[in-house]
Amino acid sequence: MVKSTFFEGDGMERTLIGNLRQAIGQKVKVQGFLHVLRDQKKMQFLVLRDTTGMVQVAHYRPANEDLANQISALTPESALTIFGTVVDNPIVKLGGLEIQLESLLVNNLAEAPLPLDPTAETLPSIDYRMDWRYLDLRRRQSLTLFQVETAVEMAMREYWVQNGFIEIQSPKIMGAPSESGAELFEIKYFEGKAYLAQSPQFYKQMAMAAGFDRVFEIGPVFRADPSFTSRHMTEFTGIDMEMSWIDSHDDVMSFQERWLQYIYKRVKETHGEAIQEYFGVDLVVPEVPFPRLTMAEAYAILKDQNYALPPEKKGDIDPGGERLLGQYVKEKYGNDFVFIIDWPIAVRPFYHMRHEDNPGLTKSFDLLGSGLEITTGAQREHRYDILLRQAEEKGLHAEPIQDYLNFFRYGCPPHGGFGLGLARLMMVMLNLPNIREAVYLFRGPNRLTP
RNA sequence: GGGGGCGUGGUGUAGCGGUUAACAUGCGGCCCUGUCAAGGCCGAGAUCGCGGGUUCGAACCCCGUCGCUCCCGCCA
Repeated sequence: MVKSTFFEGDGMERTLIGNLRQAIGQKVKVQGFLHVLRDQKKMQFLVLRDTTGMVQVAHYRPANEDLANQISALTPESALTIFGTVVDNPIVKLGGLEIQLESLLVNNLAEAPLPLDPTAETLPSIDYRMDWRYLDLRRRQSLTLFQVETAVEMAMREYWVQNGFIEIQSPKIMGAPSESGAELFEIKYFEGKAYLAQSPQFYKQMAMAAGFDRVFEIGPVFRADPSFTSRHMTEFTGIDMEMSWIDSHDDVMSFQERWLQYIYKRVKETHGEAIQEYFGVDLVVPEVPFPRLTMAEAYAILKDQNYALPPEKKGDIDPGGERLLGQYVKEKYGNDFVFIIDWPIAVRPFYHMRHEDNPGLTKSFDLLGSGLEITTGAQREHRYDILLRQAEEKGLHAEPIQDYLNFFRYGCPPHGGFGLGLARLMMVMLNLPNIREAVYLFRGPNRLTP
């Protein structure tokens, strides 16, 4: 980094705006974006913004005409370094303090006008915001979202590590599809071809065969579904975990609900106020256990509410039905979350274990958050013969998945796990209408830039 | 893949058969002894996505097309 050696005050340590209260009376160096400029005849006010807050910087024009002219030439959202003295001033609405400006360094003058104004009250359309995402992300709400997401991931890891989990990183380039049905992105791979992983499913199960007991992974997954909705992406961050020595899928669910409760608890502690301020959401730590509804019960409720399920969808629930169930559970149990359990084999993959006493049903579950599907989980079938038979029943040939099937030939504990969409969890947590807002950069059928 | 909706100054909207196409915000200029989502005045900026049609006349009606968006399917 090139430094101006003759610039007054350079070499000082940066003070974050959030810490200025402790620096009253001191000379400080503050760096950030120019939020607004009020350039008056005698007085000039700059509001500077960094990730910790905003502060007013004042300059009395006649005190330094050169500096005054420099200020007048500034444009909103320019990147600035300012030097000045922090003074307590109860009249200032922004934090009751201000900085008396002494000198100013323009690190990067923003062009005017801005294509997207991060300080504006009205929001451009979602697509336009994606075009200018780096300016859109300067909005305080966006910053908060990613601070919350960081806390979410940290809390996840804390809970996993406390419970003996090992983190894995499975490959995203695969020679064969990991699950049938879902659409795969095919890529050129030297002379042949390969696929982008649409799930770490097989690899996290391999860790069970490897004796890892409990594993988790946070990583990208790819789906070549041309879905045009507010909750689908072609690339997203998958949260996956798998645990051994379970008795049934109920062990997985009871782990997940306590894990989620811990996440909410930690996030509320650290970001509850910011979430209230910038999202208008009073974060509620969910009670455990979450309500559980069997598919049969869910159907009965929907029927009772006069919800018309599409006739051809025997054994599944459509998004409208999920939203209604979410409302129902919220009203009846006061919980935003609900497990829908015991799904018919017709709508579940071959590796889901089936109930001994009812082979038409799987030991599986979905988790709905505010009526949005955020998780699918199950106990897996770990017995080779049965797994092979179930694959064949689903019309799958053993050959392409033989590597996977082999995991279960040399000693493999009973196990289960789940996958959760990180961005969907953020939608539920912060009450967001669109998944595009919940991710750093959105990837969809029509969006590959920036 | 199927269906619905929407494309009007930079942005967000109003107008929905005859308007100098309106408003907000932003931008530029001037004014204002401390402002604080500042305020006041002035100004620039839109052939109303594109193509065709109906009509004396189209931003407005019709057809096509492109783009975006939402819903369904599929899922996380």
